[in-house]
Amino acid sequence: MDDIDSAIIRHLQRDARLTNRELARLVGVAPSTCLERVRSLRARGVITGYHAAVDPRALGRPLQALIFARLRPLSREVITGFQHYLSQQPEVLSVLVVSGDEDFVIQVAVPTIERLHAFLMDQVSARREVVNFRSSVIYQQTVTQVLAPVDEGRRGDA
Amino acid sequence: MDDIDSAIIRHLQRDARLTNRELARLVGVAPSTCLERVRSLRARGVITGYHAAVDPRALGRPLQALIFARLRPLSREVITGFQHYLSQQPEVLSVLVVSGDEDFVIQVAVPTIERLHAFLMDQVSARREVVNFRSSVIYQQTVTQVLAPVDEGRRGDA
DNA sequence: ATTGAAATAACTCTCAC
DNA sequence: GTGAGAGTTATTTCAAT
Repeated sequence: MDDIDSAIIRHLQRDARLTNRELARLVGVAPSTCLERVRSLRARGVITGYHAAVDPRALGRPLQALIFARLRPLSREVITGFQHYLSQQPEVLSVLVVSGDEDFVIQVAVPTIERLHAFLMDQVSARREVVNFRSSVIYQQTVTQVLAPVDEGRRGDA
Repeated sequence: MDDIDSAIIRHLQRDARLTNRELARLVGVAPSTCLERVRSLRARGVITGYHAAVDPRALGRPLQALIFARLRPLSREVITGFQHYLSQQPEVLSVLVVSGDEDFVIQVAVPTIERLHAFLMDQVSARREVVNFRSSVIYQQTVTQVLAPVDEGRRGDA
């Protein structure tokens, strides 16, 4: 992971359809070198895939929300089962298992507030392992497009 | 947005580097038709971009957390300012402005628990507009790779 | 709106340096 | 890490349906 690898990652996060030629030009190496670098990044698991991003609004899901849920008993089986169940629901964008006041944080995208309520009642509240939950409407969302390697400037490994 | 568009979106979300030929074969239309469809989806803003996904662990950020923050005064200026500030921090993956008990939900990726603590103290707690906050370590995360158009089966628009 | 084919253009990959 | 060449593949256009 040197500066060239970092630059490659940075560019491909912004535009995964860059050709090898173009990418090589952007990072300042020969196409053959660039190809080898990208291959290595894939092989090492630094780059995990290339994905088209779609606008939920264009897909009829203009409303997003977070759902915070507490589960009991909090066993591995219950967690795995609930995760698997959620991943099958079309409304669900992401599922986080977290420490703290809640056990699950679920991000959903739905067409209407009625559909959100229906999801909460029929898909969440109906589950026996969910002892309680709350939800928050998402007003705004900004996602960092480009994730950089840790800069060693800010030390935290004292 | 017919079945062909849906299929195109589905495949490109899984692999944005599919060639037009391959994509056409997968969805069962001629390459020329497929090209036209993809162009239209881009032009209409259904597909917003193509991005390489990178593993935060490979970039030296194995630890992720959510930070829940309450801000005061909750004015447009304060919200915008805090959003902008956060988007400049390399630790930040996404920023959500939400309703409910908290105003901001921030997802971060850091190298160590020490760095998380440092971020909370130096970057969050230090801000005057943050009246209080809490954090949750993320144990597991599953993100839905493919977002489908709303299926009209589950009605919510009564 | 979709198709099929043909022409053009561009890329990927390998190898020797 | 580089550069060039050979081979391959894709993109694009156009006439027809």
